[in-house]
Amino acid sequence: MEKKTDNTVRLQDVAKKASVGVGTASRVLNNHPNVSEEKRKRVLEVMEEMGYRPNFVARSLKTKSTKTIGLILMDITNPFYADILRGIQDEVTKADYSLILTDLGTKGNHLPKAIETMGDKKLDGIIYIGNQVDDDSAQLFLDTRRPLVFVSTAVILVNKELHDDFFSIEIDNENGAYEGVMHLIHRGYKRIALISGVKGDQNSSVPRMKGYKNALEEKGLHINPQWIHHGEHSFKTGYEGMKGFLSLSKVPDAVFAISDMAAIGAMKAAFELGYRIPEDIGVIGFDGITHSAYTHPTLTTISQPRYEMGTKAIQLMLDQIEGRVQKGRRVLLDYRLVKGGSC
Amino acid sequence: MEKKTDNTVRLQDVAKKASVGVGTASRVLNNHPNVSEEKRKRVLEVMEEMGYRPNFVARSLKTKSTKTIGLILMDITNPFYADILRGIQDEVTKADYSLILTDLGTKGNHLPKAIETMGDKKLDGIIYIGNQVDDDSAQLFLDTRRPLVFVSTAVILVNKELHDDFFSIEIDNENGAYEGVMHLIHRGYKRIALISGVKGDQNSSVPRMKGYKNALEEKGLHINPQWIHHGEHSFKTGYEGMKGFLSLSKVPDAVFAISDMAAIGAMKAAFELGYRIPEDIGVIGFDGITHSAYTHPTLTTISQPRYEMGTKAIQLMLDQIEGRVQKGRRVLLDYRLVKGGSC
DNA sequence: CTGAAAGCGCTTACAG
DNA sequence: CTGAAAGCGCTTACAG
Repeated sequence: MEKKTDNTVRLQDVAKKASVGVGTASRVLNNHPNVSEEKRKRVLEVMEEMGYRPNFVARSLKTKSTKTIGLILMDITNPFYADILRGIQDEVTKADYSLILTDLGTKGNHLPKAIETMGDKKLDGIIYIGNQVDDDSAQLFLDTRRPLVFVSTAVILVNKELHDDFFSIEIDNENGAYEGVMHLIHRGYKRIALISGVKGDQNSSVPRMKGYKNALEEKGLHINPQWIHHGEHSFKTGYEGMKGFLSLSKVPDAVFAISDMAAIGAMKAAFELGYRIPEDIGVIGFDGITHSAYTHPTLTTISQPRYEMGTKAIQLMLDQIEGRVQKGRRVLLDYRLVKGGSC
Repeated sequence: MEKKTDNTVRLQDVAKKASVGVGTASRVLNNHPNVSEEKRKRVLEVMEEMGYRPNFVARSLKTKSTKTIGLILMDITNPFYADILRGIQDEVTKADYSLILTDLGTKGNHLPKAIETMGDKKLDGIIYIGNQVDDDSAQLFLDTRRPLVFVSTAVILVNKELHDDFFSIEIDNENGAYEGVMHLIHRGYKRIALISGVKGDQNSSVPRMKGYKNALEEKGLHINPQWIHHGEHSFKTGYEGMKGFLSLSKVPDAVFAISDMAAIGAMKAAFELGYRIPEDIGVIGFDGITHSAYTHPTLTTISQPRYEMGTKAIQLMLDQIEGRVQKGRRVLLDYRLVKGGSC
């Protein structure tokens, strides 16, 4: 109790050297008001002199706050997520928190383990960006008994009671898709194919396909099941989807891809087969990643406010941690049609 | 001491209910051998029944191991880093550790703060991927007194004494660049420009430029200062660099970009100005990000083993944490020329 | 094999 | 304003 284990200097050591109680030393460390100027100064000096650094683990055990937020996401390799992460990072840094990241990978396994670990490590909150969350996962999230924020994620619950507990940040995916396809139609395209994500994913595939169909139906255009390709938000999916479309007897004249990654893969496939974009086939993407401005031609896309989604996520998280909000809230941010040269 | 603060169940609660000492409960939790089968079974049952979850913070305070590794990197938005992160993540998950991520952003500020925080939070080790590390940063890293691994990072120290303490993972940047440029030369290009990174960065710019110059000199080709553009590893840098080259009175016939991001930006610029690739101008990149396979034409590039750099980084980290290695080690991984259609 | 006790490094009422 | 003490939830010698 009096001898240091290694050369780590503890608050206790500082207190002794400054001839004050450890409580007083703690008070100056935490900027508590009731400390005499004289002792405060003395303690500060000794801290500086001894190179004292507070032990966060010890503090966390007592205060039950780790100043650390967990982030679980699908695939950091997709710039869409990376951009959101940038927003999260900047805001987290500003608030003096740390970030524990778990990248599930495209397969998305390990989710239960990831949630539990974040609970066990007493993170102050968890942000999730990924596949739709079902009742089982939702329950695991709730079991951690920590503030939660879902970004760009559909929370699909059979048990509606749970709804009130969730905070989420999204855009209006259905209308975004609708607007994108409408744009194609206004440009004169009539045979419009769809490159979607995982089939049935309420997150992006379902609402965006709905927007796609709404637009086509409204304009009386044909919805051809052969012109719908499912996959991931990846180059590969787009590439394969487009190759498939262009090998059909009845070829589409435009493609709406629900991710820019897929749109870029689709463009590649079209070029390889000698098609011109936008003359022979139009392409429109979704997300608005930086990359979309560096294809040739530039990709037209429905841009999501990725960075802002990240900053808002942390703000919503801090609102909860600091007790400024009670029940769940769903924040809807604006998307935006960015016109490029691809359609 | 006997009453629970909230509804969290502690080891103490488990012990009482199972009528054993808390020490015994701890022993079964940690799979220590010397526990009677009977008590072990009883404790396990009670844990299950009460939904006990160990508190990592408390455990960490005692064991001085947080089972958490810190990762500091430059720009998660660059797929090169994201790919390394994937390797790190998979290996970290396998070893049952967590990852605290700090994305510095392209500016790279906050480094001192990031290092200190990771030390204060008692992370078990720190991995750094970023700009070159100078004596000051190196000292901060050492002050944390934790295992360190530097990935794709030049550690430039005036104080050579420090060298032995560092573990790093790199490729041979100079030879990689040399090979890339040689490839251009063999393809018949003679007026070869360079799009580099931050000027003077020992990390990538300096060694890769050296390789570039070595190749040109060996073949007796002219090194034109006007054909060297500095910037970042970004689309924008490549785009601006190429625009600049193509506005010169003496235009290069090929460009070596020291990142794929820049190479892609360069291709975009060339296309916009009506140049054909590879006929009018050849392009070769560096890194081998997935993206390079989805440009049209496909980008020829010097591919780095990104995923493996990540897994190796964690292995080297665990070697240190678990005391299997003593002094620093520099691991050199293989790069590889991936031939596309861009030159 | 097992329980009681000390201790990891802090913070926070509590009594002065 | 201040110090001594208790306690955060674990682990780990220690003595039996």
